[in-house]
Amino acid sequence: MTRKALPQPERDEIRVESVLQALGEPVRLQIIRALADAPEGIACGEIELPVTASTRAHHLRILREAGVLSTHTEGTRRISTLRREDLETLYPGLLTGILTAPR
Amino acid sequence: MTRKALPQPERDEIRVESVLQALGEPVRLQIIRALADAPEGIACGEIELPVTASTRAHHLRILREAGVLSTHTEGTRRISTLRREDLETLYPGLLTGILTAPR
DNA sequence: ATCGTACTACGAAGATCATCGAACTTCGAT
DNA sequence: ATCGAAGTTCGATGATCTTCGTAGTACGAT
Repeated sequence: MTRKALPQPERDEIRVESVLQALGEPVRLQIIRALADAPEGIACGEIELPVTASTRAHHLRILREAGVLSTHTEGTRRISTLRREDLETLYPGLLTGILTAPR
Repeated sequence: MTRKALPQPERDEIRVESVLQALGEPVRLQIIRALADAPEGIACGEIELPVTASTRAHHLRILREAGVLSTHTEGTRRISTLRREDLETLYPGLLTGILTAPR
């Protein structure tokens, strides 16, 4: 089984604007919440979303390129995880603030 | 001198999506940072921004309607303040996370 | 080698958004 | 009562974004 990480920004390349813009979209926020409940990561397809597969891929790419999540391949599947540590270092409290919000 | 508050959402009407969407725009983020440095509030016109007055008004409206800031009139001027307490209660850490970010 | 699965890339369509100028309102000062 | 300053609203324009279907890639299993 092959294992490869997808390109993503280094910690010091992450910009607040991009992160906030990435998080400020309902579908993407849903993805983040799903990821927060699964520290070991989730395959994209396993997240229940009201959009097609291609739209889902689009959102995951935006989140990854913003530096919010990390993705690596495992066979044909792509496992995503929240970049908790990086985000907590850059913007302490931001993630918790969002996740503790009333849904 | 007349003093009147402009309409804004109650604390329990504030939605995370709207807040994040409001914050995820460079000009608006700039406004937030200016407001964070002025606890007593700022008049819109005093904030240095790379946009015209009407665009500025547009952004301030979005921030107010999202529940991020409060605005009241003071004569012909409009003073805005961050809704720190409400935001901290709803999303503890979010604001600090954003404000401590490297610019 | 072929097939199915998981996912991505591309191009198009429609929606939403930022931006502006012009016209208008409101208030304080002359 | 008139003027100027501060700020808003409106309508238009161009940019950006979400969404989708289709076509394609990569991989594991048969």
